[in-house]
Amino acid sequence: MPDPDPGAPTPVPSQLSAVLRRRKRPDIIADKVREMIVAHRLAPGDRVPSEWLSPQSQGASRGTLREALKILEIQGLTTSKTGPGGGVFVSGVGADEAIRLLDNLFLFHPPSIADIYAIRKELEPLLAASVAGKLSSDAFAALQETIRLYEDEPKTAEEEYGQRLAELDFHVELARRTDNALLGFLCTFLVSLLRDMTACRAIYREANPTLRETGLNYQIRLLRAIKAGDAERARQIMREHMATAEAYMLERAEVVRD
Amino acid sequence: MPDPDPGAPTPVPSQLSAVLRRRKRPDIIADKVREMIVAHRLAPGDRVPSEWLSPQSQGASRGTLREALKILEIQGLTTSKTGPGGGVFVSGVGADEAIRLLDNLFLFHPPSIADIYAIRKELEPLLAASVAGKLSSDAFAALQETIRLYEDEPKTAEEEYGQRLAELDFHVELARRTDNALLGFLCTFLVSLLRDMTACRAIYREANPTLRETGLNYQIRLLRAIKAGDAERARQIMREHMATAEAYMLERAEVVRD
DNA sequence: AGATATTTGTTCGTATGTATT
DNA sequence: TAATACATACGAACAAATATC
Repeated sequence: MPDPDPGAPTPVPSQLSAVLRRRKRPDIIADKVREMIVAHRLAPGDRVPSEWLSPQSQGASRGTLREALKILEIQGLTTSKTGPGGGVFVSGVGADEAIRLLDNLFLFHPPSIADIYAIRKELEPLLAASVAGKLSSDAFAALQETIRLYEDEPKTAEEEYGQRLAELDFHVELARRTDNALLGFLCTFLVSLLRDMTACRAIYREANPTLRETGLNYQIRLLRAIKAGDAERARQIMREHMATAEAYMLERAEVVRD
Repeated sequence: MPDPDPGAPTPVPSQLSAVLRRRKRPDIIADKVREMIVAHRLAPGDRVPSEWLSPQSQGASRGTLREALKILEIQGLTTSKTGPGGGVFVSGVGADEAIRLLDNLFLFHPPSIADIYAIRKELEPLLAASVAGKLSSDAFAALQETIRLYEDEPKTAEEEYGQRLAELDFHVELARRTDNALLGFLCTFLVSLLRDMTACRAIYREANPTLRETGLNYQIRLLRAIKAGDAERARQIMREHMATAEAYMLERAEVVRD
């Protein structure tokens, strides 16, 4: 199937006028390659046949193909390795990379704390319920480890801030364990929004012993419920946790704004 | 500007995860330009100074700069225009573009119908409540128009399929109108997952007059509640709508699998 | 309307870097 | 260490698009 016309230098495809309207050549090629990848059932780790990205088979120059490759790479679908046996490989897309792609979305109109918590109040309880009774022992170990990072009273503002991030990590850790990967991704995304929000960073720097205490309390109770496999109780605890956290964040946001 | 925020003790405390991939030159340049854009408070529509992408200022060739530009463009942060007065411009990232970036995320491990509906059951009612009493008259016109597309009995399988997509569009239209842009984005994303799922496509092709009838019924009642500004009723109607839709999809998925 | 200037888009040839054997 | 296979980077030239005169 490669090389239908070796003599011609750059045989411009006849479909050129049809599709080239707004979308540019590299985009089209990238889509074509992506379709080939799914059509051939290539899995992460598999090598992408170099013919698919060769000037002969696509009728485009190396530079253009390189841009097409760049698109796939940025979208996280492929990685390239140098050296012999190197080339282009399919790579599974991790949640973290995907979230980075969304960074630009709310760059100019960031969601409010209220917006984020309105959604977290719905999804985090669902998350808690979804993992109830389903966590392995090393999952518990990881969660306990995260909690340990903030079970001591913080001494400095830096420690305060670090502990708040660790509290968020608790939720990320939970999200990592759910069977519902989609739910896990969304919850992680919401946490990363909070983490990056400047308004939150200001709030997180403030000392608040009571909030830390109650938060710790919630999470310990939550772990107990999860271990017991009591989905409804886990859901309810998380619901309360979110409600108090939201109330606090909104109240502080009011104050910090001034 | 490698020194953006002198007041902050921890500029970027915990990167979400260690990125394993070696950062290449275009990636670095792209990041630098992105930082410049936010540091200079450039808004969508503003022109990106050409110096920022000139070989002289970055010490890279035009090809490399072009790749960096490609990255920003793929991420949806910029668009380019040719001609005099043209150049690179900051562009707000639309929800649709952002969703396309996520296409690859669940390419190899697509979420199940159950996973998606578990989340939709939480978020769509929230969406319905959030727009109650807040829709303009032309928002209603658009929603009515969408409903009109499936108020007649479908004649062919194609029509059947088209109507199902229109039903999904109803939710997208709703998502477009909420004040909570984050919620709108997530709901749109979930719909697009359903739309692209092959399992769903198979189900959508089946004729099911009763489901269409009840769905239509729900959406008319929903519009009434929204117009009346009754958030709780809107939430409840959507809750029921999602529950029945989920039940149907899960049941059909069982059958279609065989 | 048409020529022109400006800016992005595409291509080729070549050189360099890097990891494997 | 050397040979290799592959990605990455550079620069010059050309093509296409588009606003202005």
